[in-house]
Amino acid sequence: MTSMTRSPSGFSAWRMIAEELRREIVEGQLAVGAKLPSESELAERFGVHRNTVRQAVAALAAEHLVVARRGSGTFVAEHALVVHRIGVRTRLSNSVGARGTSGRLLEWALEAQPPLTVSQTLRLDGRPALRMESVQAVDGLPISRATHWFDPQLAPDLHVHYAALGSITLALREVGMADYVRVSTSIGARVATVAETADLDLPAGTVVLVARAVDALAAGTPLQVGMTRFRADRVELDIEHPPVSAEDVP
Amino acid sequence: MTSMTRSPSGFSAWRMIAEELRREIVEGQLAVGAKLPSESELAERFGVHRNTVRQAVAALAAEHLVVARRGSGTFVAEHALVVHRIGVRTRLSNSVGARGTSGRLLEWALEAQPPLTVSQTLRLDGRPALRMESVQAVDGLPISRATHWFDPQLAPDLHVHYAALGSITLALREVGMADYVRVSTSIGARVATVAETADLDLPAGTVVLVARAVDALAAGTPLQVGMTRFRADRVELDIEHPPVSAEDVP
DNA sequence: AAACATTTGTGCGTATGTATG
DNA sequence: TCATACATACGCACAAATGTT
Repeated sequence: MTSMTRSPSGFSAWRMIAEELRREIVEGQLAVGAKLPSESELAERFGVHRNTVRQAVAALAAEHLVVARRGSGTFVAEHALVVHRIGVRTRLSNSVGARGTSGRLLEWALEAQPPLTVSQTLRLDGRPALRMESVQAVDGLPISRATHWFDPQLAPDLHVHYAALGSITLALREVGMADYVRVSTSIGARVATVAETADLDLPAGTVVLVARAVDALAAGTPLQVGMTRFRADRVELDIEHPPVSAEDVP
Repeated sequence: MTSMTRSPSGFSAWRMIAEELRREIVEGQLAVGAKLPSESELAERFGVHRNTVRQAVAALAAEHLVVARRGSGTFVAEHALVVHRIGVRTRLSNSVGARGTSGRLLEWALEAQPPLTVSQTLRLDGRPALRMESVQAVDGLPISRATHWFDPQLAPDLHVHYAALGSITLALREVGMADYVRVSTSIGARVATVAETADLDLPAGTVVLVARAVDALAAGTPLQVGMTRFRADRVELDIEHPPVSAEDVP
């Protein structure tokens, strides 16, 4: 590890050390229950003062990623890693096994001027879009923040059903469209905005995975455009590859 | 935008403002060629001093994301957004169209004790793994940093061919294995390590997309385990969904 | 051409926060 | 706890380039 001290990077040293330790934890190099090296060892390893290491560890302890026990050491705590499967017919609700997932509608609006890409994909031709803002939680932990756009002609009053049911899939079934598939997904990542850290109750500076997706009805009619931000320190996206179909050369 | 001043978050105000502006640029709200609001306007919007805004803009200018022209304004510069397609038979080399991609071997080793997951997936049974560390560039810009593990029995001297050819696909073809497919991909994100910022020549604190993938021969024999880190400010991962196959209910 | 407002660039001083010893 | 060094943020004045009137 090269020196982490004294860099005009806009990141304080304790922040960088916290991120490095977080990486080792979520990647499994430091397993759940494992003891972290002592503060003195970490201080030497990162080339900083012990106080600086203490601040980094305190930040991780504040988000319950590690637990410090006086006289004994600091240990990696239980931390649910949610794996979200992305495929043609997978939904958040069935992505994490049997655990409890719930969506909560934060806000909805009929947007007269949706983003151009939305308007084009949904073929709105100037008509307004139904926009819904929501937060998804797994086992009570806020996991993702989604923005959905629909054509209100296709799915009228969808926000009412979503607010009641807490699931896009169920809400769509309610209005008679159970059969839709994912047609495109693209994934990026960035640091969370201040608004997102508030909505998801995140520690400042958390990284989010941004998934942009388009779903369509079986007939091919575009149904929804969605942008979901997953907190990257707890969620991993798992790509569903089609089964190996023997032939067809690249 | 809420106040960005005075937060003990480990992130300086100019950093947060820079990230916010970067987000608006890469998400297209600020198009290429568009003029940013003046420093005074931004200062008022973020509730900080103009000098603080200047530091944020200077950071973006240092990575050539914006160009400032005295007396005229600051403008969004050309910035290649690389879209990397992830599918069953897609490789980095054919993911960005006709532009020039090249891989450079940084290091290789016969690793006696590879990570447990690698050893299991490749069915090494205690035998060493061939590990290769590489950097991929598109049009001269370092884009990703990959670590590959192979079974040396399946692909002997692969590192020699990779060093010469600059492509895993070509190197594998050289040793007679042209036909392999992606069997699993999972995607996460985090801030880059110091080592990665060095290898990819990144500004400090850059976010990376981490893709873990397993490839197998058509017969089903696991061929390689790979972990690729893409700089998230320039790369977007595009998931290749199988064509809509009419029936099969979820 | 000339005057003016706008915008970025430069310089310096001061107060506060962060990291070290 | 205290002292020291540096990065950060703010405040202010003015220079230089640009575009408009």
